[in-house]
Amino acid sequence: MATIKDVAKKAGVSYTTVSHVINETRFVSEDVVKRVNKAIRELKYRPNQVARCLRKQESKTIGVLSSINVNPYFSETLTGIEKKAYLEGYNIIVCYSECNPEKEKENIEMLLDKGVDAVIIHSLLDETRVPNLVNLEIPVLFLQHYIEDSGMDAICTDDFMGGYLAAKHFIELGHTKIACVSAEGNDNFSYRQRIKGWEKALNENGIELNKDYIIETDFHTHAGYDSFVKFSKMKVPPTAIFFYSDNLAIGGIRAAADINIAIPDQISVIGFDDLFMCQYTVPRLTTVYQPKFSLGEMAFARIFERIKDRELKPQKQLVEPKLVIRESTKRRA
Amino acid sequence: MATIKDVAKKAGVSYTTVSHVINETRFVSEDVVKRVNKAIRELKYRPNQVARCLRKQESKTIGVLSSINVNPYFSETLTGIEKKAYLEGYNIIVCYSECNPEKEKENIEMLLDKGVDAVIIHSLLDETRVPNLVNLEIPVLFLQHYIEDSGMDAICTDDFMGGYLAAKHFIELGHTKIACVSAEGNDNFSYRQRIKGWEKALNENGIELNKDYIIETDFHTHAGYDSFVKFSKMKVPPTAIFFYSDNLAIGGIRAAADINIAIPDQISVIGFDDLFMCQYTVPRLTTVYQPKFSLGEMAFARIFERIKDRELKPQKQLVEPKLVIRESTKRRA
DNA sequence: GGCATTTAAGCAAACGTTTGCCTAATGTCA
DNA sequence: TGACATTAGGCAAACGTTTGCTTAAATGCC
Repeated sequence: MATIKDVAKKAGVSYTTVSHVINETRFVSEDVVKRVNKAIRELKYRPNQVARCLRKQESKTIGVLSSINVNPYFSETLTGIEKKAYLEGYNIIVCYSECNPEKEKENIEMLLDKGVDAVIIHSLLDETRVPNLVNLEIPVLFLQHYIEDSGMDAICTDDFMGGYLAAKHFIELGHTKIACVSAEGNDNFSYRQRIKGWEKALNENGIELNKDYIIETDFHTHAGYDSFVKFSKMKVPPTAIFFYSDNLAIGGIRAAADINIAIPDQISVIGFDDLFMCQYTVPRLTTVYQPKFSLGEMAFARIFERIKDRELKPQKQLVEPKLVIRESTKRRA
Repeated sequence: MATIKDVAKKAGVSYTTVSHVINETRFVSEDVVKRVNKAIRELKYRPNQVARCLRKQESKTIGVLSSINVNPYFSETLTGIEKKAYLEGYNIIVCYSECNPEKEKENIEMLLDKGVDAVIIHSLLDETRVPNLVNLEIPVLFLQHYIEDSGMDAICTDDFMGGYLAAKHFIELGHTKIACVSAEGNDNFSYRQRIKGWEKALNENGIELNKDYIIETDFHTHAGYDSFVKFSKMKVPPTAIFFYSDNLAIGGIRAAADINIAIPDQISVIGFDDLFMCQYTVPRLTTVYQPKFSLGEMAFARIFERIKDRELKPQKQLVEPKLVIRESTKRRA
C-alpha cells in the first residue's frame, strides 16, 4: 500500500503539500496539484483512515448498539442508519446487546476504544448507566427510549399515540371487551408507552380496565401465540386484542388458526410496527405503522448534526405513528 | 481520556513498561505490575485501539458486506458473525450493497481504508472483481457464492442438495406436475444451484422438465405471490411448487388464500431457508433448512483462522441443508 | 574479587497522517 | 532601491501505541 510519502516522492513535493492537495486545506498551485493527483492515480494511493483518525481524532465511523437483529424491526432501522451514513462517507460498527446488560456495557466500551465519533443506542437495558452515557465526550443518541429530564438526545415514535390509535380503532368498531398483550418494564420503555396510550383511550370512552384482559409477557412470537390462546379460553373472551408488537400478533394469528377462531369475525387483532410481513399474513394484519427506515435515517442525520456542531442541546424528537387498517379488525358482531 | 503516558507517570515507570504489563509481552516484576495496574484502575485507562491499530497494523475489526439486511436470512447470518466476533474481541463494520455493484465496490474500499483485518462478503454482484478480491492483502471470505478454480475462500450451503431434497420430497409424495419459481443469473449464484438440484431430482425420476412450470422472477415476496397466481391459472396447473426462497413462498401462501386454493390439498408448496416465520404461516411452511446463524459463526471462525495463519489455503466448505416437513406439502390426491 | 551473564526496565523510532510555524522567492510601492 | 507584504510550500511535532535496541544493576561463577 502506497503512503502519502510515496506520493510526495513521486510528485517531487513534500508530503505536507500532498496532504493539502487531498484535503483542499490550503492553496496549492495548479501545476503541483496536477502532479500530485497524477501520482495518486498511478500509485492507487488511498489515505490511511487509521492514521488520519489518530491525528484528527475523528474516525468517520459511528457505533450502533442494537438489542438484536433478527426482528425485522431492528434490521430495517439499521438499514436506514447505514444508508444515510454511507452517503456522508461514514461507516457503522454494529453490536448486539442480545438483551444482556453486561454485553451492552462491554460493547459501548469497545466502541469508544475504536474511536467512533458517535453512538446510536437502540437498546437500553440498564438505565442506571444513562448519566454516564449522556456525558460521554462523543454524541450519543437514543432510539425509542427516553427518560424525562435525563439530558438524553432521543428519537422516538410516539408510542403513546400509537397505542391510543389502536384502542380508538377498536372502540370505533364497537368493541368494549378489549384485551392487550403487554410486557413488564418501567414506563420509559416504548412498549409500555403503547399500553399507556391504549389505557387512555379506554378511559376516555368509559371502558373499564379489566385486569384479566391484560397479559404481561415477553417479545417472542410464541408468547403472542400463548396469549391468544389464553384470552380465547376465558369465560368471557375479549372481542379485540391489541398486541404491543407485530411479532406477537403474528403468533396470535397462528394460534387462531390452530384453535379455529376466526379473525376478525370472532376476535379482532391489532399489532404494532407494521412489519413487512403484515401484508402477507392470513388475514392481513391491521397495525400501527412506524417509519422504521426513516427513523434510522433521522437518527443518523441527527447524530451527524451533533458531530458537526458539538454545542447542540439534547432534544427529543417524536415521530407520528399511523394506523394501517387491513383485514384483522372488524365491527363487533 | 488517560493515555499510556499518564499511567506511566502515575505508576512511576516508563510507558514501555506499562505497555508490556498490559500486553504481557515481557516479564515485569510483581511489584511494578501491581503499581501499574493500580494506576490503570485509578485513571480508568483503556488502550486506544486506533493508535494500536496504526502501530500493529491490525484493527480487531472485520468488514461484512451484505446485500441487504431486511430479509431475516441475512440478519440471522450477520447475528452469528457478530456473536462469534464479539467473543474474540472483534467488532464488525457492516455495509449493505443494496444490490448495487457500484456501492459494493465503494464499500469494499471504505472497509480497506478503515484497516479491517478481513472481509466477509455476503453479496457478490460483480464477479469480474473476484480476482482483485481474492488477492487483497487481507483474508476475504465469500458466503454463499463460489466460483470454481477462482481461489475463493468460501462457505456455502449445499444449495444443489437442498433443491434436490425439495424435489425428491414432492416426488415421494406422488407429485409429477412439479413447478418451480426461479430467478435469472449465472450458475454460481446459490439460488441457481437450488434449481439445478431440483432439475436433477426430476431427471433421475423420469419426470419431464416442463418449461411452462418454471417462472423466472426476482426475490421479492410479491413476485412469489404473482408466480403462484400464474401457476394456478394454467390449464393444467402444477400440483406442487418449489420456491427458491421462503420469502417467495410466503407470497405464494398469501396468494393461495386470496384465490381460494387450498395448500396443501390442491397445491403443495416448499420454500428454502427455513426462516423463523415458516413456523407461523398458515399453513406452516415445509422448507429446506439451512443453518443461518451457524453459517455466520462458521464464517467468523474461518476468517479468524486465516487472520491468525496467513498461510492457510483457500477452501470451500459446504454445509448440509435439511428438509423440514410441516404443513404445506401433502401426498398427491 | 573480577568478569561474564542474567535480569528488569528505559529510550526512541516507527506506524501514516494533519497542521502550526517557518522560509524562500516573488511582488508591490514609495 | 529598499522595506514590506504576499505567495507557495517545506519542516517537524503530534496523535497513542508497540517493540528492537540498549543499559544499569544484580547475580553467578571461578
